[in-house]
Amino acid sequence: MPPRTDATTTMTAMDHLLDDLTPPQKEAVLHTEGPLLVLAAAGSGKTRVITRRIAYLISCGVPAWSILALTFTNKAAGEMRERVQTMLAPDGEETRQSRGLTVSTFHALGARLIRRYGELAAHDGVQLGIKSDFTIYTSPDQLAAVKATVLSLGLSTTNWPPRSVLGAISKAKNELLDADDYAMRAGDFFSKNIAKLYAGYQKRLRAANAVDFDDLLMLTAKMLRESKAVREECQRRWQYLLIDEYQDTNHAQFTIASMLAGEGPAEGDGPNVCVVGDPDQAIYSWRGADISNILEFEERYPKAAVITLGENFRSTAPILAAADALIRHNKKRKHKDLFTSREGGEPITAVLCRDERHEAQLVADWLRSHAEDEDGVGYAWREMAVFYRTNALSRVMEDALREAGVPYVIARGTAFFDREEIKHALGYLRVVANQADDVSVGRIVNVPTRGIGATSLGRVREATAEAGISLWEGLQQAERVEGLSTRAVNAMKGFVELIESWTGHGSFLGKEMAGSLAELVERVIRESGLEKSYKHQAETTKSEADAERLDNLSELVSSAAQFEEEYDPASDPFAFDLDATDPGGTDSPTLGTIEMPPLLAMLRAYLEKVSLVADADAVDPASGSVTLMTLHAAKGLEFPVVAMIGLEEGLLPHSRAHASEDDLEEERRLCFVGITRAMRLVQLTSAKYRTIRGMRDRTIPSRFIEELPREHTLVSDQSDAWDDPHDDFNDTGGYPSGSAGGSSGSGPLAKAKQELPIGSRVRHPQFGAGEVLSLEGGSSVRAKIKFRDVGVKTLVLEYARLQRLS
DNA sequence: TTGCGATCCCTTTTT
DNA sequence: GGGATCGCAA
Repeated sequence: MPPRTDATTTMTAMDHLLDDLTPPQKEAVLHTEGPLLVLAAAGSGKTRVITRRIAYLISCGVPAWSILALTFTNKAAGEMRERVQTMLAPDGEETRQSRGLTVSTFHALGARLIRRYGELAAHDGVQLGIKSDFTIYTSPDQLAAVKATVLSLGLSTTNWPPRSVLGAISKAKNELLDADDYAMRAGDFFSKNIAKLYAGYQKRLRAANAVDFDDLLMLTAKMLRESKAVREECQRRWQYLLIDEYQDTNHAQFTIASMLAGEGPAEGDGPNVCVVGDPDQAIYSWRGADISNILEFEERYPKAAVITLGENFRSTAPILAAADALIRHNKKRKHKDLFTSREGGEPITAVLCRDERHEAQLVADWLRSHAEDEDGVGYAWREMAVFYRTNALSRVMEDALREAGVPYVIARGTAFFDREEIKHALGYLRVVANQADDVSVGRIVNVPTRGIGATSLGRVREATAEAGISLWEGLQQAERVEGLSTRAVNAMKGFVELIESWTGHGSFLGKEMAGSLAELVERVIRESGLEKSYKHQAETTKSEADAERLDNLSELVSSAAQFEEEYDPASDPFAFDLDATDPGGTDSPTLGTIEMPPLLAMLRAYLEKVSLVADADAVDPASGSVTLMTLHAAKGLEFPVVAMIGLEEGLLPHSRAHASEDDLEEERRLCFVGITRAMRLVQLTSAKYRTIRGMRDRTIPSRFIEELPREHTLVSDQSDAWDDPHDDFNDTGGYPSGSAGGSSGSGPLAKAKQELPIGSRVRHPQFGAGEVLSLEGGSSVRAKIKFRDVGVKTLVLEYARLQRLS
């Protein structure tokens, strides 16, 4: 029963919200009650519909705090909140209407719900095993914890690589299988061991009062599913649920969404849950995303309305036609018409380059040629983007852009926090916030070196493992650990004292204590000795990289200062008392009862924010630079000018995704996502030779290039127009031209198959003996050959001077 | 205990 | 190409 305001009084505001929408968009905004599935094609104004819908609900009198919108990145969440605010109060002076509106990622929401309701769940008999002041372990921490678990179980990290172990655990968590569930299902040797590792890893996390990314979802789902009190509390608060990028939700997220939505009023069509997505843009199956969530939405809510947004407002007709032709190659797909009423536009260009350096230079030139001139003709740098499948491809591109004087930024939100000096500084801060955090204690206890070496620390580790206490507690009682030198014990005591000088022995009170977060960060950097040691290093090496470390540390202080400035405990939606969900009390929500020293609360909020940053969060449209990012990070964005590099077999589609047809279709969707980000211009490039991890290899152009319609794609081969002195390979060959496929019974391919059948042994003048793995057609026949000494190479038969041995 | 150099291995995408 | 690890010298 949403409270409705008198229609006449808000008519103008509502008109304003609706008047520039297309009929289906309007329908999606107006369908506020009951379940709704919006199938939104790329560029169909999805974000606009979501923000309008929220604004519309609020203007109808629905209290903002009863609306929950879930997005994929923090960036998207922030932008959405901002847009709703501007829409409701264009002059920006009145933001009260949108107070309490929750726009968040699933992970951030999970963190908040667990902190807030963990205790309530416990009263309800649901134990999560962590305290509300838990630490969030990010990837490096997870790996460290897994590694320690592998070793503590007497297994080797060669047979049980932490990455794969973590991958298996993560997969289980996304399917909501806890360690016990997993163990019960484990039949074979491998999964039985994983089950043990899973259990050990969880034990380690809980002992450190830590959760990992997947726990944020799994524990939230568990809490909502098993605790009636928590579930009802949340359902009571959030009457309207919106989920963006629904095609990329995994089982855990699906469960959270279902639990939050509930069943809705008995007499209605179902809960007020609106999901928005596009199966053609599902690119996260490897993270457990389940495309069936979107396909089965109608099954779950039989009375759900379905609205398709097909009209594209973003791209030119040729770009759209090319993207459409590409995605039509996917067989497991519900076709959706993509159309635009726009006319004109440049075709897509596809260029074959010599190698990755040529490619990078060509892209840099292309971007420059479209850059704004003095007369304002052309595009601003910030309107351009370069996409790639793997992060490793960015380096060469960066070099070329730097050389060409093109300003650029890389969308790697985590990059800053991955730096050694930042990890160390944050490690200290995390220990200040949570001394049980063994991974962080282990990371910083001897950084900078203070005489607590691996041997001594190992002794303490053993002793604490036996006693079942944290590493921190072990250091506190170092004198009781056997086999430690007095020197080591003193060093440990000194370390403990250092940390406690910042925490005020846990009280966060007293004269000596830092008053502000920035001050605390600064003190930690200085008093830990980090600053001094990096300064010393910079002075001795005189290298730019070391000077940069110092800059980064001061940037961390600035970031803390900025966070502090923006931090407002009252704006935290979870600080609102949920009893205020009485519609009459919307204007005066009371503060909740989270009690802790303000500085500690702020520190924890800061650390949480820092842990949950995503790469895509680093995209700053205000910067005057070209943006470089992975195709995954590009989801949801748009740019007038888009370059995509590395359109090669093995890269896009990626070689790790060659296993199944499903994987291949996901790669195709990834390519589709890239192309559909573009508004005006698209250039695709591939390199004939590419050096990957130091090995220079002949490549094959991506099949996706061939799948693009020729009437909208200009293909050119410029691989010979590049003279690179470092290049000692010299064969030619280009994109397959003429009739595509080449699978007919005659022609060069058939001839080659006769002369050099698969499996035959050959000798190459340079690479030695090898075996033919496969043959591929085109204007020039290529053979994939596995050489005994140099591995698998793809060679153009015509030039390879192969000698048949068998 | 620390620091350096050789060697080995790996590499998709991310909250 | 580069990060992690290991062995060895100081």
